[in-house]
Amino acid sequence: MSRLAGVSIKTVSRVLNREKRVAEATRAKVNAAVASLNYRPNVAARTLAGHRSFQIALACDNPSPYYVYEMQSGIRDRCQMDGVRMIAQPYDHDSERLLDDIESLVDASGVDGLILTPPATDYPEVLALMARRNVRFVRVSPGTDLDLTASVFIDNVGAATAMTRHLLALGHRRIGFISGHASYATSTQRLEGYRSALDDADIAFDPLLVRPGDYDFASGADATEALLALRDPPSAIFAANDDMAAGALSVAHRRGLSVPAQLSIAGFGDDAVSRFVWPPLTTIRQPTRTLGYQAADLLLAGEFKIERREVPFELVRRESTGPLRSAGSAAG
Amino acid sequence: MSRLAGVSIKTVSRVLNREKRVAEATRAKVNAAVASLNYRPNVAARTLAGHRSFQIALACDNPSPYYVYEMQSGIRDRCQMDGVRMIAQPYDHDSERLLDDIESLVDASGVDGLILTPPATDYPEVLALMARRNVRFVRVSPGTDLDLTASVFIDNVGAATAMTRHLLALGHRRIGFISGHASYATSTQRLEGYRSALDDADIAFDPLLVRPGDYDFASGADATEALLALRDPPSAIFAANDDMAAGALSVAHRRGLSVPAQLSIAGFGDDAVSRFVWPPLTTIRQPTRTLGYQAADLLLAGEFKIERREVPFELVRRESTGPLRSAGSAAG
DNA sequence: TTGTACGCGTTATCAT
DNA sequence: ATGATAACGCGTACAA
Repeated sequence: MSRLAGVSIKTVSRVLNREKRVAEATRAKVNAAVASLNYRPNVAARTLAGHRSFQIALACDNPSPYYVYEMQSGIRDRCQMDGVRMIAQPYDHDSERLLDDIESLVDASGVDGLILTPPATDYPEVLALMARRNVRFVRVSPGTDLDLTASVFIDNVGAATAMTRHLLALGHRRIGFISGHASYATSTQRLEGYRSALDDADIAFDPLLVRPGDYDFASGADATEALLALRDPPSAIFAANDDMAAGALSVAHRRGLSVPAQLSIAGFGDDAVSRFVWPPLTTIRQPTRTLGYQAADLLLAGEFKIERREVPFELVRRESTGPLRSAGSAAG
Repeated sequence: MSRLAGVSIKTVSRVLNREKRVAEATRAKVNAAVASLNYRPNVAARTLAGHRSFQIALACDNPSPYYVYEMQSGIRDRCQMDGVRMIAQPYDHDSERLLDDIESLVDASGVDGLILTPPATDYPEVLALMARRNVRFVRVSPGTDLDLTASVFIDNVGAATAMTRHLLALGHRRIGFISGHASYATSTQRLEGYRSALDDADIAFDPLLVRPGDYDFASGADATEALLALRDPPSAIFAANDDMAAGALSVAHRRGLSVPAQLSIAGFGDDAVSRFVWPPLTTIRQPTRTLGYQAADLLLAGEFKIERREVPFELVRRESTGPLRSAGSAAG
């Protein structure tokens, strides 16, 4: 017991929990004792006795490592401020275990809060769970039941509309769209933005120009092959995320298409992938790290209320980047 | 208490902990009760009473999101088998907080084990901490004090030697090397392999051909600019990781150099980045996910002993991939 | 094979 | 402002 060091008994608890009613003198003594003994309160005991675990969980399943990395980084940044730990709880989007994992996170681990990313954010069973539980939940980019939990998001529809308008402004009339997996609301929203921009421009929607993907590189490549194989192929391709855009790009290269001279490619993501492929892609920059930070902040900051926080996106233009012509001439 | 459901008292504990001496009948009854009540033992209570927390931590700081993602995935796969959770504990490699974080992970959170990745694996203070603690530690790719803790690794020296030999066999005589940050033992080891192969081929080591990087895209690009600016530039560049190789590639593109016709680029990583840049790069495939899995396995499987596990690497050749010529001719 | 009593280290409640 | 005491929910040791 740190009582030996200090002079008071478990007033230590008050000090450590930064409670109001403590004399400045006692507080100092306790703090000194804590420092000298390198004392660290046991988390398990605090969890058992109190009602907080000093842990939050991130239930995340996304094919893009960058997304996961940035999301975790943002959450970490916020957690560090409160001395809270993050449990990383990956899940397979088709796994039966998800619900069980979440429940045991709440029941057994007693986490103070849970952050969910798509597609689980919109699973009916998960929504039902959240509805009957009295736990802090924050959903990132949810698609349905927006008032059920707190959430952070960007305007996916607006972002996709902006990008599509941008491509239209460049003169493109046939724009291919590679969607994400249908279970991701973000994918649906981005497709909606795409359609909306076409509508505004009075361009007929051609279902052939929309190909399903899986938010990963390979599916982006496959979808692009399909789009380029069309009788009347698109002059631009807008992928619902950067990994798929990178896949699209690889196909362009493989086929010897100059980008963007012969084929424009646009992406959507946190601008890591889009920046380091060649040529760097025009993309919608989604500040994933900020999404994570804000999600954690909703969980940790004071009173918890069901609040919706929108984070701004940015359209990053990179058309000016030279086409591969220079590379070609050098090679030829 | 689930006593109401079952008939016995806290023999439940025995059942849940899969102890030997329990009658098959009682076990069945208890299990039924557990299932019907959806009972989940409280982790905090178990941690407090017992001596396990059912949590392990991954202290990881790596500039490559793919590395982190794959590492976590491997650990997750193994943890899932034992119902153990993973705490993701990122750190800044220059942070004073690291030691404090690790200690509180052990003292306060009472994790059952800790997995460390470079560069923290070789920090003297961290090593000292591990030496005086009686906790399960596993280091991934450590560089020093190999007998201090259990570890998993690939033969970095051998891998770099193999790649360098490969480049030599292709006819290259001036091979640039982009190292990682000096605090990463893996970087030093890979450089050593590079030098070793040169020695074997009786090629004088030219310090100008070695440029420091930071294991990230930007530093790879910078180092490449420097290498190409040399009076006698290299015909091939071997980067100590794939992110830097991608950076090198971007410079080649920007300068209109055909890859690999005019400049060969080789990488080192888990083959995600190297596969989706253009052209896909020859690389040393390090099975990062396997490293994570094995690290977790060392922690969780039975008796813990200080064991060293080596995982095989693979040299993935991709020179046959066409140069950019086709793209160029199409563009021109 | 199963049940009982105690303790893990902290917070919460109530006195003081 | 501070101290005593009872939980918190489970393992462990020992008894039955």
